[in-house]
Amino acid sequence: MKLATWNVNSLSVRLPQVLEWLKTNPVDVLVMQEIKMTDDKFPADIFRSAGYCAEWFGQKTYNGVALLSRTQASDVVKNIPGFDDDMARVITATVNDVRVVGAYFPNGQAPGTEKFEYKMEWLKGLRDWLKTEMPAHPKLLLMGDYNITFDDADVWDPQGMRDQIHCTDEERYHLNALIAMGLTDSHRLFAQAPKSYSWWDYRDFGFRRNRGLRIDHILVSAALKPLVKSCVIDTTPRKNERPSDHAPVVIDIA
DNA sequence: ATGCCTCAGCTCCTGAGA
Repeated sequence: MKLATWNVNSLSVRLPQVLEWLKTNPVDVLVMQEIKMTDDKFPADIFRSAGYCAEWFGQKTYNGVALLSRTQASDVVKNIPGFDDDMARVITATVNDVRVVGAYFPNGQAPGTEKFEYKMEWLKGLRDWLKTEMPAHPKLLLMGDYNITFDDADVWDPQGMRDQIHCTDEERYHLNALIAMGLTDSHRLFAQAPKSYSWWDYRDFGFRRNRGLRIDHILVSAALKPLVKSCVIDTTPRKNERPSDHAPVVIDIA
């Protein structure tokens, strides 16, 4: 079973690229973030024609998430139960007995801002919910745009970005707390090329110079960990005309 | 350099992203 996550940065703009990518990469599940459209605009019919069922949770201008699957998803949950949020950031569903959580973690802007505080509260809310969701669904993936790096290896300029957004100890505390709950970073289960990133700034030829961050992650539960066959960041779509700033991450599970 | 791109919208500038 192959699953992927991709922050598409506007599904309206990226729809042709998503369809093209799915043709070459016929994954069983694709979770998308930042679809940036209201529910009535979601192109469910087009995905249906491409062979995918869809669940979506949209929002105007910002945020918005969706989950595509070859087979019908069930038990769909939108956002984090128990955590009040007016932003559409999480969509969860069961596909082939696997619980898939697709999430767009808050950006946080900068330490010391209200948005950073919201990011911290959101991360706590996510964890509180997972405390019950994980035991209820032993086979679980938490995948999406985390907007947090694990360590220096995920950062093109660790010195320059020290204590900056995506790289602060506070954010990494919450990321490591997810690991402490029994989740595993599937990317690090395998030998990966050095300087493997999933996001590159549009400005200053970020991609061409490989000035990036690894902030899109696929974490797996203990029951899934031994079944993971590979985890790959696909930089191909970043080479398109008008690309998303993020690349898809793909996991293969036995 | 409170910028550099890109996207959406109360659209020809601004806020937000990361």
